[in-house]
Amino acid sequence: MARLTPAELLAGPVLEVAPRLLGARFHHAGVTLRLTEVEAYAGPDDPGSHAHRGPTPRTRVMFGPAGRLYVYFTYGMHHCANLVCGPEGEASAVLLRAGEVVAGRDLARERRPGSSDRDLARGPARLCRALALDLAQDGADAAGWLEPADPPVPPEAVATGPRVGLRRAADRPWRFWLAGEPSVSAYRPAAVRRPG
DNA sequence: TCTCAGATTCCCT
DNA sequence: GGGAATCTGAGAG
Repeated sequence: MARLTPAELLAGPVLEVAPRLLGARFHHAGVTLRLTEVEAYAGPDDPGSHAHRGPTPRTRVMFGPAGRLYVYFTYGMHHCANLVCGPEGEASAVLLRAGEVVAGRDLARERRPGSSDRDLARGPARLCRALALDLAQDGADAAGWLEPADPPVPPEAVATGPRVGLRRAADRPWRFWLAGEPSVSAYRPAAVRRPG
């Protein structure tokens, strides 16, 4: 099978794109990651997606063309990054949940002092920190930062399961990760908030 | 292993 | 105005 271009990698239904991103390399700000865990978000029809209620100032990037980076800020201190995929207006995206640092490890360590190598990009907010991604990159064209897996990851190496941290539509098995990878984030169901 | 606080943004009422 | 948010790190047991 011929090697895909980044644009081809991100074309098509999000449930096909997400597993294809596993093993791909993502470069930014001097650090290169090999993606080991992603989650699919399928636009307005997906109650778990930020795009569920239509475009807002925050989510407008998701409704744009494939290949853009959607970065959002949450919990007052964390950033998370998604790759927009599929046709423009569909608002489907893939959340980058975890990766293994394969180049620029010293830089990643500086950005995440005290973390073990395994934890450098283990979790969506940690991944953004290691890659120095924040709101300045929201809407940026990420195709140039992406290098498809070569050779592609075989389907039997991909595991699936429910998405993490969602209250709505949490049962959809749209999380994809490389089986046996130590850099995959631990599964944690959505936190239950107690009254008071 | 489990629980909880943290600090900002966005969106709904 | 208020509650929830695609989470993380620290501290207790």
